[in-house]
Amino acid sequence: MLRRHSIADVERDTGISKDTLRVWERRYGFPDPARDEIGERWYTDEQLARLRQVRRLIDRGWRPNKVVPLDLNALMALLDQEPPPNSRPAGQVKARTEPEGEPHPDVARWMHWVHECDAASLRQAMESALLTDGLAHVLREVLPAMTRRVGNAWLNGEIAIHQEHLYTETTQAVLRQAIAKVRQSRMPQSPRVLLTTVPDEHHGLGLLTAEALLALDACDTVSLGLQMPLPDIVTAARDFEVQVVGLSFGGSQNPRDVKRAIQWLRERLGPEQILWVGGRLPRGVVDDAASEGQCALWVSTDADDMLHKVRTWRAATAQ
Amino acid sequence: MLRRHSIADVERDTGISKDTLRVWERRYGFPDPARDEIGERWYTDEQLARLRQVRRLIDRGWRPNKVVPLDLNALMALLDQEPPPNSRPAGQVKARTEPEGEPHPDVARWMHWVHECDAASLRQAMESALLTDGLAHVLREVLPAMTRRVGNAWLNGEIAIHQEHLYTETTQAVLRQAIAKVRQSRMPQSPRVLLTTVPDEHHGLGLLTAEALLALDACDTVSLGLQMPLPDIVTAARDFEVQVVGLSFGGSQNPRDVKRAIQWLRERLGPEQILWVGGRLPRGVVDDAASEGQCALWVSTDADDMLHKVRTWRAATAQ
DNA sequence: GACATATTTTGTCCATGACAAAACAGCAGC
DNA sequence: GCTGCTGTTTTGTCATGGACAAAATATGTC
Repeated sequence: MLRRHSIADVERDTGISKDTLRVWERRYGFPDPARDEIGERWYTDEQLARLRQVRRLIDRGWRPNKVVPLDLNALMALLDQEPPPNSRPAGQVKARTEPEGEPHPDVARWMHWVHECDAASLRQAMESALLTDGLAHVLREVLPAMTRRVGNAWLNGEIAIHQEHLYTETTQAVLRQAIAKVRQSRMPQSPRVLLTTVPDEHHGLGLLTAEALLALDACDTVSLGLQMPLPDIVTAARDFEVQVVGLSFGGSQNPRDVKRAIQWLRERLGPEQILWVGGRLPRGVVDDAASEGQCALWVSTDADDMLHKVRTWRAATAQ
Repeated sequence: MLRRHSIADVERDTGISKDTLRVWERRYGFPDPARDEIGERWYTDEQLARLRQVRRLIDRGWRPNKVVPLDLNALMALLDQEPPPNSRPAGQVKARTEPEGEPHPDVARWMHWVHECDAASLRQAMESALLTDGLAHVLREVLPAMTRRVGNAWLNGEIAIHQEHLYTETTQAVLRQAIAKVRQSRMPQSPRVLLTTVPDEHHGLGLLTAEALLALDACDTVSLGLQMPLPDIVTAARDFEVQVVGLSFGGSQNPRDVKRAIQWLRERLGPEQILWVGGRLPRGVVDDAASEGQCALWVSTDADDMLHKVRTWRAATAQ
């Protein structure tokens, strides 16, 4: 391989902004890229790899201070060692090291095909699970665990990006097929739900899971896919005449931005509308948001809670 | 509305980088944002709207020089007036003002439901077209025209972003369902194709269209979805043991990057593999690429050519 | 232990200068 | 006409070094 990477390349590959890269160089002496004749930075493969590990550790709660100056071996050692150094969580992103603990036999079976890069077998395994255990069971028990498992496997370097994409793509195909089959006429007292995500969100499986669950429960859903600009969400909620706006978060978001987006939307959605957020939310983005004259806010991080919310809504509107 | 926007907001909303925004201010005197007490820029809603129009015109081939200093009325006038000022195309992105010319009655029908924000009717219209005319006909004649129409409608401000997303999402659902139905066992002499896109590509319908066409023709496809980093495409081509790597381009890419990506991949894919590019390619990215010892390059911008390529491959390998 | 306050860390922003790649304009020739 | 070659202008990105607010940590008090 052995290539040189411009600062724009590094920004794209690591998600660390150019400004931050330059300021780290100034403060910590790393990265320390070579310069060409006009003084532009050229990073080596090794520096890029090191920056990727640094990024992972920072995402887990380490401070740049502590990890940027470390060499690759030290970084790997820290990645293996479970505990993040954070003494007090202080409202930080939910700890990334999930419990795991072999939750479902299907997860292991599916992971096998992901490792093998066998798309057809993976799809067949998913479809047979759907037939054996039913869509609801797969959506509640298997899929969330599997998605977490795949995410962690990618963070640990156990699988490559293309294997993660394989999982996402296959799941999407299977879920969409299931949704089409299960779609039924709307129950008389069911909310009409608009489903989408904020910009910068790349994770689409949560949205699809929600759509499938709502379809199972005979709700009317309109999915607009990923990455809807906030003002357009408000407009869309009006144009599609929905009672509920559902947002899915994949966990790769800046907590500050998430909080701000939710706040922004609550201020502009109609008071008779409901904002429903789900997925992997950072802690503390929702509890303190009890402001005046805003639309209601629902938070559901699992399937059972979702369905419960729908039932409550039905009971309330039936009166 | 009446809000103030930071430079980061403007970058996100317009796609114009912070550096560029600052340099435009220096060179053309616009945008001319207010400053707070520490000297940071705060853009008005009006400036943001103006920048959005500027961005559209630049995407159509105007130079910043000519359009950045214009006021909102002048910009709107230019947007209506069809001709881009480009005397000689000079290898620029394929002219955005497509012929149009009422290509298919379905397009008009579907556009009606897009305008109406009626997801269910749009889906039904698509499904009935599939049953009436067959998947192949829809893929060849209707979908490309419709996608162009929707893209232009968005550029012209005729529809909002959420309506464009509605079309994309509905088409995706319908196509995925069709693919699942039509998938059959691979023909003895058929290429195994890996389908994906380069990073920064947001347009996924081209990929799905290709997958459907290949499935119709009894090829074995592995789709990895959007945005695969280039090195991983090479690894994936090896791990999935494919003969062909198919890339779809949506036309929103920088021609230079497209050219570079294709070149980069050709240099690293095996000589026995084939790189197949399709979609809305900028001119001049492929014809001059006849280098030595690289993998073969196929270019197909329409469905008929795609199928022709598959047949040729079959004939060649049958020998 | 919980809470308020001081201190450090950290990312983003600013101004200005520079330069290469891209786009354009002008001009020769078939 | 249109092509291909040249020089000039335009344009986006990168560099430097300083500054500041928000977030995170440390410290002190009850």
